[in-house]
Amino acid sequence: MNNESNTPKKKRVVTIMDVAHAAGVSDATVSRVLSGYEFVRESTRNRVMEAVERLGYVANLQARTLAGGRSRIIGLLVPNLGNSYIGTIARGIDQALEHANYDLLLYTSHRHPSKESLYVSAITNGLTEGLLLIAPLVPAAYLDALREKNFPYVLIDQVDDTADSPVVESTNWQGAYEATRYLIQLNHTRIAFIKGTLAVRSAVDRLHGFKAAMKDCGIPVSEELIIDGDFLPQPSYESTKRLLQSVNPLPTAIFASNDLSAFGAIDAIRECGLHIPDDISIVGFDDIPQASIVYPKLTTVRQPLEEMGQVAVKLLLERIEDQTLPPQRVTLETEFVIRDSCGPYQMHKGDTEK
Amino acid sequence: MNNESNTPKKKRVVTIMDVAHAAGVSDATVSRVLSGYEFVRESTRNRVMEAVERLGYVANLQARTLAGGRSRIIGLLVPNLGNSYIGTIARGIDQALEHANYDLLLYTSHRHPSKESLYVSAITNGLTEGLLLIAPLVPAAYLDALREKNFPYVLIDQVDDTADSPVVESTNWQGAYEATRYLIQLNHTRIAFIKGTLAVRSAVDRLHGFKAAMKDCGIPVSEELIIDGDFLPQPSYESTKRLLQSVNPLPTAIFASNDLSAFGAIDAIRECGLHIPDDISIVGFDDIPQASIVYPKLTTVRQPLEEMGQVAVKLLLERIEDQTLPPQRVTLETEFVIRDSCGPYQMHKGDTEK
DNA sequence: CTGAAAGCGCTAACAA
DNA sequence: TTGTTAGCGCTTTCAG
Repeated sequence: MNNESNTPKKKRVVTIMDVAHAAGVSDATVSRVLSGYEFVRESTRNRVMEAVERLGYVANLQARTLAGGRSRIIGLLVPNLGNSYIGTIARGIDQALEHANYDLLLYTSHRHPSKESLYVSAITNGLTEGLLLIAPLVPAAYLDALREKNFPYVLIDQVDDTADSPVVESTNWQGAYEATRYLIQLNHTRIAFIKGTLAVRSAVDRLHGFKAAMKDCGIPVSEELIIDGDFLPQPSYESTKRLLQSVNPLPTAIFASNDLSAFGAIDAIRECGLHIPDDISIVGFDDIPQASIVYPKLTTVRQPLEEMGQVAVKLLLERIEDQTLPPQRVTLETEFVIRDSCGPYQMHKGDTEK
Repeated sequence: MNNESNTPKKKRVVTIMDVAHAAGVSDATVSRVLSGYEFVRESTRNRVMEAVERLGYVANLQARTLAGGRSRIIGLLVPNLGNSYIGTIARGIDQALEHANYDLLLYTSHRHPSKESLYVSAITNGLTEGLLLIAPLVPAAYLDALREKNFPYVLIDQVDDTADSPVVESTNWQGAYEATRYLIQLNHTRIAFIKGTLAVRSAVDRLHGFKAAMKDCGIPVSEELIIDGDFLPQPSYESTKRLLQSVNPLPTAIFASNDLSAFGAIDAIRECGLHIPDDISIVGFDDIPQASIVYPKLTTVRQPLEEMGQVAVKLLLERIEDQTLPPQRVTLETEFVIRDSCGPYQMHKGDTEK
């Protein structure tokens, strides 16, 4: 109407009152029927349901929530969008939520980089019944605020070192250990390691698993072969390139802290004119969908990403039901997936002289 | 308290009343300050803001929305999660939304496969101010319901043939045309085409673009080389495999309707012992992040996915402000990205006899 | 400029 | 079993 204050036109919708009217009962009764209250006469219930159908009534969430009902929305806080690590977890979450008939409100943590606790307040006092947080770099302040408010939340693939938080993770240490042993079994001894973001516990665990395997096999780990990757392709590419150009003899295998890093490394390896797995073997971590699409297909430590999402939802829903539950920690098994990016180490023709 | 009815504990939060109290004004005044109403005495405004700060007040969205305010939430309906085509668009959306200070409520359309219009009602009468729909296979019923309610929405990478909908798309026809010409220029004449989901307009446009290029160059397109792919790796893999095993002579190039299909085809090609691009060239469509990670890096038609998301948000926000806007259609340019998956056609040693 | 009052649509005691 | 009565927290007239 008036293009000065552009308020969206108020849309009239069927309310619970309309239904009550049509069914000849009070609004409270309609509410009872809708919320599955058991002491309603069968005939009344039928009349109400019939009216609901006929009018195409759909509940108004905000009114319901405001009045003390439940929003059936849970929040998902992710560091960013568009990578399939998060996408895969999200898919698991989505499935479980669909099952439980919840909707998903998505938050990206790169927002509101300042005033974090305010941001959390906005989330928690909002329409969200609980919060799922995926992985890397959730500021501790978030968690404190959450805990303080006694707001239901669950961390995915990230443990909280400062306090007990409900967590869903996988066997990072063991996964890294096993993968390293595999490489060693293939006769590799000069194994490089691309670190993840060490502020994240999983990154540390993977590094430790790697070192432990080396140690158990009596192989010294040379620090010059441990390089940065930050869980990202680009930094991994750069570190790897630098490594391959500077160190001698070259590593014969590389263990990347996640698949994304492995992809970066693969690029660098190729640019140096080396072949995978003939000249150099590589293993990743995560088994994101791309891992089986790249060439050669990546040997990697599989995290059950989708399942982690599902379990997290289960945990969260339990906590919403009973907010006094002690923080649980669920650790799922990783699985070593052998594909085509690793081969046995053997002297090459050129090796003796290089 | 009582573990019979597990209602989440009611959380007391600071309300607008608390702030009003602390500032010694009425709740209405606080509301005015918060909503940026201009006729408030400077000193009053300051007192209110100070109280807001001090109490850590955060508005309650549902109350605000219910009372006629705006939720600052927009819905995003996607066919599914976890593939980077959608992820990349979503990233663009997220960026634009952050800018505009909106949050995102995510819906996956595989839900509620029945009672679609009810589902739409739930979305539209809910807390969502507008709706963004990504790509393939949005049932027409959705769109009708949306239009009927005069609810702001924008389609991304999907046009609505039955009626005018606001749309953000890219130059599918031209992109396919150009890519095909490129292949032809490389001396390919036996070019296979992997179709997308033909229920989607972009799939049809790409097919037409391909055919047009062939025609313009006087090359007959043989229908046996046009196979199904459904925009997915698996079906594309199967079709391609079948094709390579049955047809003679083999195609020397394949144009896949999207990158995902190309990946499936690549697998099939490799399993048949053929090399890319030596034996067979391949080009994709979309340029999702994986396209530059696979080996060989995929030559493809780039859709500005992220930008499409951003533009869609812009359009939607405009429509929310002014619901009388006629449906616009924004068509962004595709860009042909030459990488490593195509080579010139030339007689191979074996060619004469096979 | 600011307060009072009336809801937004729904749920939750409390009676009846 | 069902209706009545209060709000939930906020926005928005309508009077001052």
